[in-house]
Amino acid sequence: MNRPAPSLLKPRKAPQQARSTATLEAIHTATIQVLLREGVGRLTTARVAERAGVSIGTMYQYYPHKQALLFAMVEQQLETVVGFMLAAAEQLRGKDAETVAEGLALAWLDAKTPESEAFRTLYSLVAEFDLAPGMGRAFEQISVLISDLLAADPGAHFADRDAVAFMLASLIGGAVRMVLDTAPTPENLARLRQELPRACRAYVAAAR
Amino acid sequence: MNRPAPSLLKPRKAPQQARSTATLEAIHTATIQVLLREGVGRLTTARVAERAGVSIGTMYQYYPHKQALLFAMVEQQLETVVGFMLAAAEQLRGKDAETVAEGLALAWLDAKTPESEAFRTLYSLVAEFDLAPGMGRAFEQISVLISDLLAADPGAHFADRDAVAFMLASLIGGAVRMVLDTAPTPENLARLRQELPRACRAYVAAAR
DNA sequence: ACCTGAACACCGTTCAAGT
DNA sequence: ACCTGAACACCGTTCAAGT
Repeated sequence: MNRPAPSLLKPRKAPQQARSTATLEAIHTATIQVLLREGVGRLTTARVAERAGVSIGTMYQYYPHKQALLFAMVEQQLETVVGFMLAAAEQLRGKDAETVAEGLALAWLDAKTPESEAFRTLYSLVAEFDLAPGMGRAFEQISVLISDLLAADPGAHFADRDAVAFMLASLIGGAVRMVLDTAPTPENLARLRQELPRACRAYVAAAR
Repeated sequence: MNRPAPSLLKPRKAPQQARSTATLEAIHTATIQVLLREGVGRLTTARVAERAGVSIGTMYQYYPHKQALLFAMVEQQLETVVGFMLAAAEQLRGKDAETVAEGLALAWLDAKTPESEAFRTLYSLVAEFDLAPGMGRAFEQISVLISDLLAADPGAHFADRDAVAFMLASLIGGAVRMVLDTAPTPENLARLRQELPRACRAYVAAAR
């Protein structure tokens, strides 16, 4: 079969010896390099294996298929972004809800804007199938985080705090992704950076 | 070469006879059907050709490669969405800026929510490469449209109306896409429908 | 426990031949 | 002007054999 069931997207096994940890690392690095230097269309198992200095068979010891490799790398990146947001949240805890909204927007921009072109391409490569659950999970984590932060403002009372947190996450994540995906001009990037925090602040002020 | 230059994404020729118009139509329909019934992984030129009742070679008369076919279908869909927004705008012209913002959010939701699963998959399939220009163009059209509508409210004065229009388009387009892409629960869909118009209204009110 | 690479099935694309 | 389909190059994946 050429395309396996989308459900089996997990790595095949974890490395047990130092040797194989290095192998796995080499495969990941090679994937990014091939993607960056040769482009999506030339991102083949053979080329990745060659650049990583391993045989094709070795790749298949760790991942059941190519998509699983790409998927694992995207999930890793999603975790990095969530971690970044958690750290940013620490700085915002206890501030008033409007400032939280504004600060989250800026933190997200900082996390995403410099994100390498390679990862944006990787997202779209796995978007084909099972990205939804992983993205949904990261999204949920961030929504909960926002809801907590909103609750930490003693002066704020929301009719439906979770709905506001969810919407805030959608607005921030969605707008940033939309703008970055359309190959923005510097002018539009500046507009995003100026207007998104304002919009978040206004929404929260109106919702409380 | 297996993957051609991304720049040559145009149809090869326009149909000149009724026969070939029908052929093209059959190819398009077959593409959607295969995608829906068999899944992305089984969307092959051979299968599309078979379902369309033509030979593989015929497909290559109209499109230089498979991606060009998918790309053309996505562009067609983008045009449909832009047309829908233009129609919705007619209903909103002359109303106050807050109502315009709210109405646009609802119109976009109406345009996108029922959009077939097939097209969302198609987007991700071509996202690999040249989607950015086409999306950028559709996005630009909608931004201009919004800017016009905001200008039509005699009571509103914005420091930077184009920036507000751009941000509004980003917020609406981004949030809707983000939520729909994460395989939303009905609860989250309801939250989007309730909160997005509010957020747009609040942003415009704060910006004027 | 980890690695190799020839072999296989399948896919995108071409082009000489047809109507 | 439009269509056909065998032929070709390439790609993902496997598995018997090695260290």
